[in-house]
This record gives sequence, structure tokens and C-alpha cells, in this order.
Amino acid sequence: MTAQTGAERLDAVSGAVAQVVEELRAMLFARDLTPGSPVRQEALAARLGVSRAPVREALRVLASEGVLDHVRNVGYRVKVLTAAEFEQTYLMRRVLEAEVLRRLPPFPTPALQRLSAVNEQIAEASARGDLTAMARLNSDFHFRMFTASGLDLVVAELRRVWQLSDGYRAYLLHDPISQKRIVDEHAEMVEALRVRDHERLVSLMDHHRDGTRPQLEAVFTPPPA
Amino acid sequence: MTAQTGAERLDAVSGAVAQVVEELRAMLFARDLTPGSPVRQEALAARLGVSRAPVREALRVLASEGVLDHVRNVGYRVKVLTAAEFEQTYLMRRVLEAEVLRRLPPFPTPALQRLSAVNEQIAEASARGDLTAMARLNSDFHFRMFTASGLDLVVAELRRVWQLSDGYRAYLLHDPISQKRIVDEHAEMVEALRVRDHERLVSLMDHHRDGTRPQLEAVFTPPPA
DNA sequence: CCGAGCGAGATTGGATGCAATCTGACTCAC
DNA sequence: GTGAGTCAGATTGCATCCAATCTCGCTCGG
Repeated sequence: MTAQTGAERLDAVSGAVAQVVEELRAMLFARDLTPGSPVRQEALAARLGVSRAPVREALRVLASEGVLDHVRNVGYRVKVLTAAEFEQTYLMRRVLEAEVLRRLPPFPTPALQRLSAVNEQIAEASARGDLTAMARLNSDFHFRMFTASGLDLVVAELRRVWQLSDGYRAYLLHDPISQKRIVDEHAEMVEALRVRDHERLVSLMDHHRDGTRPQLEAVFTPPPA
Repeated sequence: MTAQTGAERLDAVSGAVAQVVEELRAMLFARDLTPGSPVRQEALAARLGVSRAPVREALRVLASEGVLDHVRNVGYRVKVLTAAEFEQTYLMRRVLEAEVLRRLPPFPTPALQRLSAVNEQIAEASARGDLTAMARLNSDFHFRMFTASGLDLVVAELRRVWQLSDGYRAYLLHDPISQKRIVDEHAEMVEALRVRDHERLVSLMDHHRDGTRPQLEAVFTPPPA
């Protein structure tokens, strides 16, 4: 049951703070907020129909995660990553994901099928040109694997690391050729999971991750003023 | 209750939220809060002379870091780590610290001396039996090295991981024999730094980290509920 | 004696109000 | 023309206020 593009009405979330956090993450995926964008408390509060109090808590959380920058008496804005910082997210992902993947228990067939289904959805989103859905589904694909490790704290850290670059993720998927490559490599990973070849899975993932680097450099090279 | 005499210009920390966060971290180091302790908003606010608003933001931050647990309409409490979770903090530290240490640039002599000085202070705190100071200085020693790597995002993640076990750190230092071992091993690390033997530094650190495991098991074994 | 039901007090979640601070445009002296 | 000074509007930081919810001891029927 995957409701495509239904992210605006998540009243299912218990608290207002969680709602605001989710909305902000969605806005990042959708490039509604891009690196450098200011985040106004009053505007966000109005948009979600809550007061500034929960908004402030949510912003503080995102800032502590490093997703937002905060300057006292000035406000929050989406953090702009330097190339060096982006490199560090790759470094952390490489070492933490390897540990997680090596510890994955055998995947039951239904779980493998669900994973493949997510990858299919990525292909469909790609066909529609829906970058936002792709970004979300791509995270979903990866974290379904990670979560299966049972290493909840490590997965939580990985989530934080991924979120640091959420604002950039759509740019990495921009190119149709990359999109196909991503889907194909995901399929290879599912196969490695099926035959329980963990080392192959790790090296596939390393290759997969490195494959997004060229797109990244394109993001960081054009600094006109 | 309103102290609007305007005398509060001495705030060392810029904001009330940061002040609350720091106080909470200090309370954890000092075992003023121990795993499982509830954290009452009103009490904390009164203790620091601020209102509940900044306290709530601070608590939300600590909860998002995993230091506190939060249950809606019930409150915050210091997170109790399971043995499995503790194991994960070791795992993350092992892989992230190795990456950081391998990238350390040469330490100038004054920096090495400062590092040694911190280790001396640990020894002095040990002699005084001041566990709180030991815990703080021990963090200081390690993060002085890490920070020198320049990998600020990785160091930030390491800080988060360390903070997860801050509430337990004093227990790990409880035993006088461990205290001496820690100081000695720190000295060995300084020496490895001096001669720029990174691989030796990494393996010393691995050994150092593993050395605290026995104390840990002692913490987790006696659950006579 | 014991468990379900109940209510007062404690506590949190969120809204609102206001002072402090920043920003950006405007003025004016040089 | 240019740069320092300043002033209004925008925005944040924090305090305060109220409603919603939970906790826990008490009562009461079985």
C-alpha cells in the first residue's frame, strides 16, 4: 500500500512537532526548500496551522542534526554543504553501511519481493519524471535493507547522515542515465541479498554510492558569486 | 517570579536553550541524572532561572540525539541503554574513530604537550577521586585528537555517539585499576602521535576502547528487578 | 481481599504576548 | 558620491497562560 505523492496530510503523526519535522523533510525532498533557503517560523506555523512553539522545537531538532543552520536573533536556514562536508557524508556512509550490510540476516522471500517492488516504483517514478518521489523511494529502498540489520542505533545515525544531504539528493538523480543505473544497481543488490553474498553486497553498495559522485561535482563546481 | 531587574547580562552561553543543554550534559556527567531518571520541565526551568519554553527545546534536542527518551504527555527521561545498544556505540566508535585517526595531520609539539597536560589532569582527578572531572577530561582528551582531523561532520557524529553513553561513562571509570590503565594508554597514544604512527594509534585506540568493556558488563549484569 | 471506576493534583502540549534584536532603507554630513 | 548614523518594520527569544492528558491514591461493588 504505497500512496504515491500523498505527503501533505500526515495528521497520523502524534505531535505537532513531529508534524513540522516531517513537513520540513518533505519540503527538502521536494526542493521546496533548497540549501541556503531561510526558514521563517511564522510562515511555517501558518502553513501547518500550528503556533510557533512547536515550530521552534522542530527547527531546533533539525539544526542539531546539521540539516539547518541557526544564527541567534536572525533565524534558521537550510545548511549549505561544502564539498569537504559532502565528502565526509560519503565517508561515514561507506564505513557505517558496510558494517550494517555485513550483519544483515537472511532476507525471507516476501521481504525481497517488497524490496524489489520499491525498486519498481523507483523506475515508475523515473518514467513519470517525479524526482521527489524518486528521492523518497530511494531512501526507502536503502533503509529497508539497513533496518533489517536490527542495528537500530547505527541505522539512526545513518539516517542522520543521509538527511544531511537530503537537500541535494534530487540533484543526484536528475540525469536519466543515472536513474537507470540506480535502478539496475538496486536490482543487483537484491540479487546479492537473495544469494546471501554479503561481501558482494558491500562492494555493490560502494560502487553504487561512488556512482553519484560525478553528479555531485556538477553541483559544487558552478559557483557564480 | 519575574526577575526583570535586568541583571542577567553575564550569560556565558548565548542562548537559554544552549544553557539548558549544557546543564543537562553536565548533570549526566555528574550522575546527577542517571539512566532512567525522569526530567521534569518545571524543575529544570526553576533550577536554571528560565521558563519552560527554552527547556522544552533543549529536551527535544537531547531526545533527538537519543540521550533522552520521550513519551508524549508523560515526559522525558534519561535513556536506558540495552547491552545491544551499547555494543552498537562501540561499533560506531570503532569504525568512525579509525577513519578520523588515520587522517590526523602531524601534531605540532605544543599541541602534543597540551594533550599530555590533559592526561596529567586526568591522573590528578583520579588521585582526587573526582569521577566527574575524569569523565569530562577523558572526553576532552579524545576529542582534542579527533578535532585535529578537521573532519568536523564526522567528529560531530562521534560526539553524538559518545554522548549516548555519557550517563554510563563514570561507571566505566569507577575502578582505580582502570583509571591507571586509561592514563597509561593515553600516554601511549600521545607517543604514537608524536612519531606519527597512525596504524599503531588506531590499534592502541581499539585496545583502549575494548578495555572498558569488562566494566560495562558489570553494569549490565545485575538486574534484580 | 481484589480489581474496576473515579477524581484531584501533577505535568505536559501548544497558543499567545511582549521585549530584544536584526535588517534594510533612508537621511545627512562630508 | 559615499559612508556613518538612525529609525521603522520584521523576526526572533523567551515568559506566561490555558487546555488536554496522565498518574496515582481512593472508593466501592463483587
